[in-house]
Amino acid sequence: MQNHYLNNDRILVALDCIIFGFDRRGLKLLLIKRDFEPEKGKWSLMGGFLKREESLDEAADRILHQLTGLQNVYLEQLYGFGEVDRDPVERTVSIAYYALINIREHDRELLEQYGARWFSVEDLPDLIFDHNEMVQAAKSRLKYRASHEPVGFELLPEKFTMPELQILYEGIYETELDKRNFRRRILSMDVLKKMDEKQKKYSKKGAYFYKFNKDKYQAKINNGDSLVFKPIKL
Amino acid sequence: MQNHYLNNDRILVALDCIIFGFDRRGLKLLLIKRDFEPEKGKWSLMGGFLKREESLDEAADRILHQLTGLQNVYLEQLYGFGEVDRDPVERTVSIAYYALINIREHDRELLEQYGARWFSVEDLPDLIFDHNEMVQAAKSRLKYRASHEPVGFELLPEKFTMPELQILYEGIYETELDKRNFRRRILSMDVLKKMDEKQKKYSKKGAYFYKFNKDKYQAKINNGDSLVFKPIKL
DNA sequence: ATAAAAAGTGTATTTTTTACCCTTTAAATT
DNA sequence: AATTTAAAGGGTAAAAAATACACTTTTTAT
Repeated sequence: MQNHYLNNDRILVALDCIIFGFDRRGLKLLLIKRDFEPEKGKWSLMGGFLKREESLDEAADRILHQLTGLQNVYLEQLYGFGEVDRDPVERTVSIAYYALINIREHDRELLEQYGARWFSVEDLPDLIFDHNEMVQAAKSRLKYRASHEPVGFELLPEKFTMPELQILYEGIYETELDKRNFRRRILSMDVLKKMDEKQKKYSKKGAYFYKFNKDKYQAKINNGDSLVFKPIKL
Repeated sequence: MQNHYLNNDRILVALDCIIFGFDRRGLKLLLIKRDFEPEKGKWSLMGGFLKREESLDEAADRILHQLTGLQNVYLEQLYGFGEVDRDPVERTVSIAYYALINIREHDRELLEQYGARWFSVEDLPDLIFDHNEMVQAAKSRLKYRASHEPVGFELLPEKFTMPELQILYEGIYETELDKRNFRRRILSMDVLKKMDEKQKKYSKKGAYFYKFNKDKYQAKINNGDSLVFKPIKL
């Protein structure tokens, strides 16, 4: 009992990233085709191993950057997965992170290099190891987070329309929402700025663009207001 | 790039337990006086290292058992703490767990052996490393969990009174609650069974005992009911 | 007999949530 | 030029949930 650190096991610490994106059809997940054994050829989350000289957050950042070319995006630790046999090669503990990215901004070339593809969250392939479980956990964390904080905007371009925002929330909550109630509720929080410009690409009438006013949101939070982004049942 | 596992760092994985208890004066935390360097003599969470042949959950169980003698108690993974310098001796990732235990049932001898003491959560000493941060995270997780699931009863003996339950929720939410609204809300969930017996120890009139009916609760959940244990503002 | 200390109880008001459909706009088609 | 079409946009009433609030009951101790 001299040195309490000495006789303990050193273990591989992995990081796996659940990467969410959104296009106006729904919520998406970025997966890669694993190109080494075991489970070569199967779909998998983007992952890597923790290095001795980096923190968990830094490692997750690095791994996300490797695949998407993106940095400084929303990234939150999800859960530590630690079943003894979760990786058949060697005892590995994996800390899962999930990321919210603007789907239009990632590096398409990198994606091809890694054999990556976007999948609709409603129609995912079977994944390696415990990655299915990780995705489930990420989906439910995202629901929780989105109902308390304005993380939805991380998935959208700077300018977005109400119909787009609604489709996003419907994707996150896996439920349909009433248009009028949704608009009222979102607008009543008074953190969106309506632009003069309209998006004419997707409808004849065109939908007004909005921007999220982060400063105003922060001011309200600092003021003690508790803004809730809960969905509204249809 | 032959073996993707080979050239990675193996790292110490620690587990730290935030152990909550409750007596009718408020919410408590179990801390131990660290008896080895570094930081010998300072207060600390109960911790230990992950062994190669056990899962994270199993390790947390083991460590909790070491200190309290308890097994099969409520134990939930909280967060992975992974700053490079969090432990000055060696790079260590710590997965924090929090436990909810019935304060009357733990092994007092073990506690003495470890130099452990119960502290009121409102009046905690400064802890080693990042343990203060862990405690903060546990407090806020407990708030969340208690407002969605009946975890409060894990902290109480089988039979408890309304005033006790209210004090417990007030401790968890760090707010005062209105007696009438609290009772109405809790009873309206229809998962408590009122006993004929009264607790006469703490008041002249005596308060009726209640039991949590876990089966009835499960039946409701399976039925799709969403019972919420949210507090009521005063 | 009386005082003291905590348990127990009901109602009215306000706020929040929900349900529900017709009009507007402008591009595309005839 | 008139008509069709497809999506955007807007308001109200009813129901449900949350809140504020104060006196009575019970029993032990004096």
